[in-house]
Amino acid sequence: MATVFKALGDPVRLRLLFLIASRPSGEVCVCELTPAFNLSQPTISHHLKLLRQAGLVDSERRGTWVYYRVRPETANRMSALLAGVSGERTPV
Amino acid sequence: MATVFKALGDPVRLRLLFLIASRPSGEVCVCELTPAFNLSQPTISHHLKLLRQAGLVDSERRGTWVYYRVRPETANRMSALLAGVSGERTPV
DNA sequence: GTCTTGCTTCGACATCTTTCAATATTGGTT
DNA sequence: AACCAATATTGAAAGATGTCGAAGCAAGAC
Repeated sequence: MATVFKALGDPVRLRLLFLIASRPSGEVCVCELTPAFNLSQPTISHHLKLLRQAGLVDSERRGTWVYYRVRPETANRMSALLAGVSGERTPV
Repeated sequence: MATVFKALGDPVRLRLLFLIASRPSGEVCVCELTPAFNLSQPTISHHLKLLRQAGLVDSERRGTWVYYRVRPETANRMSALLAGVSGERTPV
């Protein structure tokens, strides 16, 4: 559980997650994610791996490209968890 | 924003937050938190500081004791954020 | 087969985190 | 004042993390 939050606790990974989540298609090719950062491609790959290990995203290879998508269950579970911490007094 | 998630990304701090949140009174004395862990007092103090700096908790000194309480705004903001990532299909 | 492109893994290094013991601070007590 | 109990801060050691370049793996093109 701390693993998931730890995965979220990095600006690059947060941006990656938002980029992936913001797509109407629900998925993004790594080839689109990499140029969005001033970081080497191995670094992006590493961050994506952490997001994947945390259960926040999923990846699928199609031909030469790899596509990432959000796993809503995990995001929802964490969201509910935080809502619980806030005391159930303040409905969103 | 990543700071808040980073603060949540540690098992000790997560437990601390849940301990504080689980109190009906809404607040807990540090003197009750410290013995709940197999860690030194300075370590707990340090973790509480990070939670405070992340805006997740608030502290108030009353006499010799310091009491911590959850700041629901922050927890709610993060909760909503994650709900958004999960695709906006699941209103809380 | 070889080449090229897209992505991942490996190895290394610098930086940040976690933890503790020691010390400082704050407030109550005597 | 001097003293004690509850937290906080400091300084240092061990470990984890972010980053890169180099090397490795797939899959399509030639």
